[in-house]
Amino acid sequence: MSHTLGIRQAQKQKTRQALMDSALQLLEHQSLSSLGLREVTRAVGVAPAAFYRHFKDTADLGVALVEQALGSLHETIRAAIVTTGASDERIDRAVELIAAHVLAYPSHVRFIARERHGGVAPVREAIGVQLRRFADEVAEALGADPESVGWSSADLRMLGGMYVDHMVMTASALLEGDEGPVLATARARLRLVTLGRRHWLDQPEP
Amino acid sequence: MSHTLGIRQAQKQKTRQALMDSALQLLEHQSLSSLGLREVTRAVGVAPAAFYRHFKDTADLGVALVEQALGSLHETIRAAIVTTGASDERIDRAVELIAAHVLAYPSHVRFIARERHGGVAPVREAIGVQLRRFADEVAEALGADPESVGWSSADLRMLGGMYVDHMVMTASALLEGDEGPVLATARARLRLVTLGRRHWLDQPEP
DNA sequence: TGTACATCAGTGAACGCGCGTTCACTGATGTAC
DNA sequence: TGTACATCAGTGAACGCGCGTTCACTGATGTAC
Repeated sequence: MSHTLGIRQAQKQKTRQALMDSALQLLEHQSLSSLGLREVTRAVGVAPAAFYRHFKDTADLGVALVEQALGSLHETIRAAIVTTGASDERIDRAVELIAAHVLAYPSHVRFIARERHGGVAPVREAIGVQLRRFADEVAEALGADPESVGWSSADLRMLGGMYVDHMVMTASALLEGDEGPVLATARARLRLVTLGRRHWLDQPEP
Repeated sequence: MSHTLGIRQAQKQKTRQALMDSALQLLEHQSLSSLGLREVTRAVGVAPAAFYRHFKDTADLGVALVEQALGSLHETIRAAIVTTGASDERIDRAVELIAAHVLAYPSHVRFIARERHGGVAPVREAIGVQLRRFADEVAEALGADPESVGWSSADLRMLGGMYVDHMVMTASALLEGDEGPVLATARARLRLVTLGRRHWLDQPEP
């Protein structure tokens, strides 16, 4: 059974999404902690008071943006996880996926990079929770790889976090720098990590 | 010949430093882009207009804070560079230096982590320029190491950037998480990078 | 050392402005019968 | 299908408040002689 939203609900969703879209655009040149509620409603073309029908305050809107932005990143991460092939090919493919993600959702990437350590606690915490989940997810996928025999779960978690952090850093670097050099560095870093991974168990840990 | 500041100059420096100190404190719970000039002068106990004797605006103050915060980090990086010993010992020592730095200058670390991707362009750029310089400096030191024979300067630069980024990430992670696990992960990550470095030239690059 | 003038860090009052929040409202949409 | 009432997303006016910036000022410090 398909569920059709009523006209009223549909319109409300539309306004809510417009508020989020406008906010994301305004956040290109400022931080969430300085984003004004009136600024957002003005950009959408609704009365300031309408904001309260959707969000408690701008921090609340920020948390909603985190869900949206990390939802799209989650898809990209899952796509990177399921790639197969030689390690060089997997590296190339992963970096391509990141580049495509930044091209498709630049404002999402900027928002996450900016607010990850930003001044709005609930938003910062929401980002932290989700990125830790992504790291766990990557760690779990790595654990299923034959190359990970003998790895402790703590070490897999460390490696997963490394990949996720690398992904976020590369994505945000792409927003500021030229694509060519940034991607070359990203590939080299991934190669370095891959080499380290391959030799991780060469000598037993103390 | 020693140079003594006049009373007037000394007092001016003192007020300037007080403005910077208060700003840094206020920035613990917000971003620079939402920091108010009146807020800062109120915390110091001077008239709002006095602010203009020292800074053009809060962005200008932010740039001054970058110099101060990255000055202290620069010292820690130089200390990490000159350590000697087996790689495990160097890793332990580097992580200890980071932990000590965060303990000594938590607000500097928070400021850099927050504004590195923050909403104030001149500040973001000042941080970027300096961190790139640090990466070059680390790359140069790595180049002088016998283990780096055969490395291209681009790859050394990549590795230097990796260490600097790792340092900043670890420092900011220490502000939020428990020291024990954060340091353990930081050490593991450094070990992984060190292993990758050791095997970087195992098979020639294409 | 003393005097007369210049400098300038910090003052305090004033300004216009946009902010977040509240409130009673309107009118389209939804629901019950 | 039609009617009567309920819901509720969005309105528009109002509020008090703190903001950044300006300005002529003051009085301690600095300088020239």
